[in-house]
Amino acid sequence: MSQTVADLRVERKPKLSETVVAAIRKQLLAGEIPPGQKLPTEGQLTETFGVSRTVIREALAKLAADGLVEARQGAGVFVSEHISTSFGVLAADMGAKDSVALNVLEVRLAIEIESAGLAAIRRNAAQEAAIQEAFFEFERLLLASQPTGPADLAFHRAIASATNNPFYVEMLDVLGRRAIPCDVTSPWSTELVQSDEYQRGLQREHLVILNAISAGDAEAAREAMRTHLTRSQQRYRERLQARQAYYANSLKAASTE
Amino acid sequence: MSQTVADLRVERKPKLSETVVAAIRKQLLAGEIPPGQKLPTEGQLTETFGVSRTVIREALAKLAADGLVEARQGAGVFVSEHISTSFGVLAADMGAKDSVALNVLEVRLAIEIESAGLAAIRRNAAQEAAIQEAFFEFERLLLASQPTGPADLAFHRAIASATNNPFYVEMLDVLGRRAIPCDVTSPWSTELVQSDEYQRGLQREHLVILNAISAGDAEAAREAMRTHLTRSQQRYRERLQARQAYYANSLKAASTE
DNA sequence: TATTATGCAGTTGTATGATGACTTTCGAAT
DNA sequence: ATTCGAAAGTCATCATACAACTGCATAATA
Repeated sequence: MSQTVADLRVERKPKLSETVVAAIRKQLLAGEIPPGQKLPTEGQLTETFGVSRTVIREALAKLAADGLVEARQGAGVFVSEHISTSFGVLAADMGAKDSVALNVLEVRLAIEIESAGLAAIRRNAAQEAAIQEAFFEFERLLLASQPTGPADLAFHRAIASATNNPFYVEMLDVLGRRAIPCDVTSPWSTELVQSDEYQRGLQREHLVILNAISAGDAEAAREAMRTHLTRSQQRYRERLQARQAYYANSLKAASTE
Repeated sequence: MSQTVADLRVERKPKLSETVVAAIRKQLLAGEIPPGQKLPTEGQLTETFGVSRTVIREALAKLAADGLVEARQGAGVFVSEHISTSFGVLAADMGAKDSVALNVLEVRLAIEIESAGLAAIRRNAAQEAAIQEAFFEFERLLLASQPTGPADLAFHRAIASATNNPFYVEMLDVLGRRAIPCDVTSPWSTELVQSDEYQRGLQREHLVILNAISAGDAEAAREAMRTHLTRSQQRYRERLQARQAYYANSLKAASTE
């Protein structure tokens, strides 16, 4: 019964290796050890962090799994060359779950880009109309100052449907269920970034996609969808950082009391 | 002078844990252990794989990092609830019908195109080497007049792996199993279209992809992969028609007897 | 009887020491 | 100067032990 309500909130005790991973990752991303350079040996890290080699090895294995470092037997552990562009940068200091969510989101990106291209080629009149309808519904909700999330989702879904390949829709549903649909439905951001200008931007991007599909230009449709989703990804990442900062602050506030 | 061409012979011995990861991942994606269920204990896995607990733990850590399993101290290691097993069942009940297979193949196309682009940006040295290795293995098998299917699959898999997004690999595994790997492994076509010239063509397309990825050119990599898979799709369609024609003939022959 | 407390067996987390395999370095022999 | 080989450094793996935690059965209690 050492469990208080506060304890229930989150949290199981973090494994030591996770702590070490966070510390090393932070240093790597700060560029304290340039790419291609060798990290301290496991023995040195053992002393530095005051934990066993077991923990150090587990931490290094995780970093290697993320592509941040590479271990060469007999030589040492080296900083990976591509970390500046690595996805690990985006997933920097967030928990494993957020990182997973970002990865899923990325797969969704692949699905949607291609479906936009196919929709441009294969859509029939009714399907094109459905996409337009979702577009205008978004517009209506926006003017009425109502939540636009559902319309946004419907827009993307209509496009997937217009590929005439039912699996695209299924994939979208399956992926969307776990990884925060697209733009404005995550619970902790509803009040923060729902600015009019923000949603206007979304709608402008939607329009470009819609036009490309209507024109039957697959290449343009893919490109438009790519920029749209890439930006969404960026927005999502920024929100994660904002949340992280929020928690950090509340933590600091709590500790200064 | 340290690096000669011969040195590029990349054949670094795979770590034991990697082997174990592959084996367990395969089982998980096949759905042999349903989500939420407990895996065998580390001790049991130690016996079944004949390696030390260190290796097993490292493998489990990697799987946990990929979000496939979750370890709870004192309880055990459990299969994650929200795995792509939904894809598993998705892909399970199809495969019967060819039209369905074609649709799945199309989804796979979307996945692979994007992963080629990401691989061009994010691959590290070891991953690039793995792709090259698969490429040369294809070459070797081709010259030896042996089946090139496995090498072809390995090539595509190495690319997915180089995205550093484990979900791409999972998707490929799940989709690839049911829906005709890539080009020449479907059972009813082995003798038909294995012409040398045919496979030379494949290899040429592979080379373009490989070069683009090595050059770090995402756009070119996507384009190369798109043409490769589109042509494969086309080849597959032709083979379907050929088979159809064959059956039609044998049917007619049977009826006239 | 119903409920709580206790203890035990099973499992994961961490620590430690030893050995094998591989890489790099440097000095000796040619 | 070049080649070869020994040795040190480092990661990979193994084996063992203990600590921390969980789930469950059993005992103690009201």
